[in-house]
Amino acid sequence: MSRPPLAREKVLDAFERILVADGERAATMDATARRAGVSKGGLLYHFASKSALEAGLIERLGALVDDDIAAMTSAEGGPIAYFLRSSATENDPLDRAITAVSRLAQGGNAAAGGMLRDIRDRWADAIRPHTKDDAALDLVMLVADGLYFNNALEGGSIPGPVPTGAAMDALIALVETAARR
Amino acid sequence: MSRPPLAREKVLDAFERILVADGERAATMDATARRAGVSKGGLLYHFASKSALEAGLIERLGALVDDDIAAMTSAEGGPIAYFLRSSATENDPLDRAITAVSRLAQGGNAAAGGMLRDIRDRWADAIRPHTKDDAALDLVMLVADGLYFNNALEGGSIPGPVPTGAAMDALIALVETAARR
DNA sequence: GTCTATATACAGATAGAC
DNA sequence: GTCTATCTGTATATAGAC
Repeated sequence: MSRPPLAREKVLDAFERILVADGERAATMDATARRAGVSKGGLLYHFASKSALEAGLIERLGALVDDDIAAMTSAEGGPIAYFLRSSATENDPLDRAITAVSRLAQGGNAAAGGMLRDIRDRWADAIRPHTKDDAALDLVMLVADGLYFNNALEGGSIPGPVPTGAAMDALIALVETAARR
Repeated sequence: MSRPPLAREKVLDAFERILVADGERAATMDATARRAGVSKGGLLYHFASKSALEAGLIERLGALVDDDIAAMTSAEGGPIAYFLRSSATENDPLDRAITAVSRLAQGGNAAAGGMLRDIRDRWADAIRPHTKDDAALDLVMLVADGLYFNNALEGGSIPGPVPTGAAMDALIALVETAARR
């Protein structure tokens, strides 16, 4: 547990990046091994099957979310602003992990779907005390989902319709006025 | 143009349903033919290649959106309420088409990504006149994206976190108060 | 722990009968 | 217009050398 082998992490990184950039279909064992700089046999030493590789990615996401919930709870501008801003962030480890696991969920991986639902529940639990009622909580969660979704759709290629800079500040102000307790 | 052959539509329906339910990877020519009740050869008469099949689905989505924009513009409770409610609808033809084309976009189909961006622009154009400023428009669009995203993630299986009934009414009231011109 | 070589299955696509 | 049969490439996985 304490320090996972380097090659293992390299393989997970490669698998994750391919899933995010090119989708489920492109994320083969072969492509993952090539991207990670190991042979197929080498990969299969660390992950004995495709589903073991997927399980490894899902498990790593769980650990990243633990850290994020902690950061959100003690964020400077409050959890709502932290949550919205981080939902619009791309290409940080957490964001990539969520997008990658979403791809697995869409491909029918039940554990991936379960993990995503669990994550959303934990975020909602952290936000709930700061909103005035259920509709306000829905509003915050859905705007965050919308921000994330637009990022994920672009895949990081095209500058998308997600507000940045002053537009993001204005959006956060609007949401907080409508939702904050 | 006037009346596309029945078998063609049956094939597109089958392809779409597999994409939505089981993802990009499961949506093979073989599986599509089987689901549509034709042979692989029969499918290939209507769509000479996989990319022709994908193009057919994308084109059909474009036609559905034309109708939706028209309905939204003349909707009873106003475009914002119509737009939010329809974003939370699952399993109507438009919703399924969007989800299916999203899967193609995630797999790297550029035309699919372009169509989705175009659709979002057209929706924004229809909503813009009814919102007070840019942040308000962002808010409406992102809540709609969030609603859609949650539907798409579930894949229609599990009763998701999308508000329904009175909770949906409350959400719409909250968004309209914050955003409406 | 990492490699090469190989077995098995299935993907997309072609040819040509009916 | 729809079918069967078949070619070719590639995906997952196994075996075993180093």
